[in-house]
Amino acid sequence: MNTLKHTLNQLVGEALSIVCGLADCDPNVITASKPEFGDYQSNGVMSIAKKVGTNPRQLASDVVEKITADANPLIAKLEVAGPGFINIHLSNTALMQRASEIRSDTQKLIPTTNKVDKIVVDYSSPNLAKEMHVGHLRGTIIGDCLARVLERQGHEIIRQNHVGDWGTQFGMLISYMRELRASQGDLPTELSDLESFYRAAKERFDADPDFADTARSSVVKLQGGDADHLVAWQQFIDESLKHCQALYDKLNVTLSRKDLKAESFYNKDLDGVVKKLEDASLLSVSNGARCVFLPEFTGKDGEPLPVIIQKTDGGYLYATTDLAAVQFRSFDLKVERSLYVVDARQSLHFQQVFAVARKAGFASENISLEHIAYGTMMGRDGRPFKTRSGDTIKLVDLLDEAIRRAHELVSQKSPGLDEATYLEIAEKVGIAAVKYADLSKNRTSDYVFDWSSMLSFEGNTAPYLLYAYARIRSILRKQNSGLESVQITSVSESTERNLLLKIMQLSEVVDMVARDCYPNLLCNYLYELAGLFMRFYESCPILKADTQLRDSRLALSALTAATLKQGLDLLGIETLEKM
RNA sequence: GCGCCCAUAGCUCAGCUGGAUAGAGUAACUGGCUUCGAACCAGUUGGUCGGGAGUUCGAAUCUCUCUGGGCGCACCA
Repeated sequence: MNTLKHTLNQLVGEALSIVCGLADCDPNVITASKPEFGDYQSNGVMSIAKKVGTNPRQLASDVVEKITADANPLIAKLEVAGPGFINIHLSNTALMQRASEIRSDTQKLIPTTNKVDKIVVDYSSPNLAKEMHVGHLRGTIIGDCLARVLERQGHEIIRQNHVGDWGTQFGMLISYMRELRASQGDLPTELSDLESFYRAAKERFDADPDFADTARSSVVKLQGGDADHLVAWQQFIDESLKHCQALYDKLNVTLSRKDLKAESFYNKDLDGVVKKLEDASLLSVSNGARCVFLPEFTGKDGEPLPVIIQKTDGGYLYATTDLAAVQFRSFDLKVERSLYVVDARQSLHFQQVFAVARKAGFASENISLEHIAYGTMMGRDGRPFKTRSGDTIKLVDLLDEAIRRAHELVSQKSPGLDEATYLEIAEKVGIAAVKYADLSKNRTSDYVFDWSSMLSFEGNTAPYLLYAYARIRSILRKQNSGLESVQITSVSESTERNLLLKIMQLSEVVDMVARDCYPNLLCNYLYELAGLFMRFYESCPILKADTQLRDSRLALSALTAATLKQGLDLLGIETLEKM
């Protein structure tokens, strides 16, 4: 089943083409900007009229006449308005017809795609040297949402967690670990707090030149494959991954160990990357480093800007690894799209990597490489969190605080439940609030981290959506016999009709999110959906209505619940029966 | 210096490929629980869409320019 928007675009587009004589006219049908304009509006007539040199209102009314003559059952009424808009009013019967199809199988709320793509979604990708902080939240949940959305559409999704496990810091960490292990046995207990472990190692590194030397030689030994160092490294990585996994589980993020493709995974390919660049005559030596210079990139003072492939000391850099990753995704995984959900500050890096990859043949021609950039989460001072000075907030602390506040609230709002229930509700509500606070913002803008907005439970927040869902479930529990076969037979109240139309539009929003990768569109949609339900709930008695009307409203409520649940699931937010 | 991103109500933010009178939340004030869950609903107040110019039937949206922020620009990732 096509979306309403898609169907209308086809319908109006064909009529428009016939009437004006131009092939493939875009009628530009969008949801109506105001209720008095109907359900949808076509904005495309004016520009087409301009193109063919006719009066836009005349053209619009010709189109209306043409469509009316064909008597499409979906359309109740068409009107020409303003300078040449066509306002589209849908037929109630058709809406209810569609609704009953979906009622029989709510999976139809989001139709599966007829062109299945294989898609890599690269997200989260923390540096394993340190513990995840609040700045890691965005990429992790935006990426997870996109993966869920695309997967739900039927695409074949390959999640890739490109964790940093191979940088210079690991020499320092391993050295420190070996030092502690010598004095206190196998796994140092300090490792349980990665953050302070890192800080202690760093202090040691800065304070003691001998230690710094040991650390530097550790890197060389590690990368040279020294068995003892590899063991220590592996232990450290395992420990760090446990921290990450605990957070993913807590956040209800779908990443697991099998999605790991660490930096170190590409080690074996790096020599080949250099070789390939050499063969393509793209490599040149500058100040001792091997670089690729592309004319379209210049740096300070108009100097050509290099992509450094190999350092003077022979070490590789992240551009090298990223090229290997492009190659792996393009030729081994053979994907159509590769999404990089990474901080916007790395835009230039990705532009360069993508350009080099195209030029040198690391990317096949048909792969779409997309940097899904997101804005930086700033500290109170309006500047990005400084990871080096460590004045960040741990992600786990944010989540715990959210859960604590949710617990306080739920025990106050819903007295009489047992402690285990409170804990379950608090966990889900708290985590949902944090995720939604971030997902509901346009991903491209920077924003200042703020406890109160992150942990708000009122207004446009996850608890509002969860509350709407819980309300519906509460009603359905009171009247739960044989609802499956009950259909929506009334949309005569405007709140009923608005709600039903909104439900039909989930798939349109999902299409947009899949195409443009903006999860906040889905948040906006769900908030509006929940709002429409709240209004319907206030103005239309459900359980007290006469039998037929009651059943229709129960069916509408049940369909709303299904829509909310599926939408929230795409955001990675779990629903609750009670809260 | 060059490049990318941003500037919308007191605060936090939406605004879909340019569409009709720019919307929410929050804060403030008012009203609504003996009636399906008040984490809710209804209402009031709140705007020169940073300034200016241009493109056109139409601009918060596109172009230019100025101002003010953020970020990036050689061996960290």
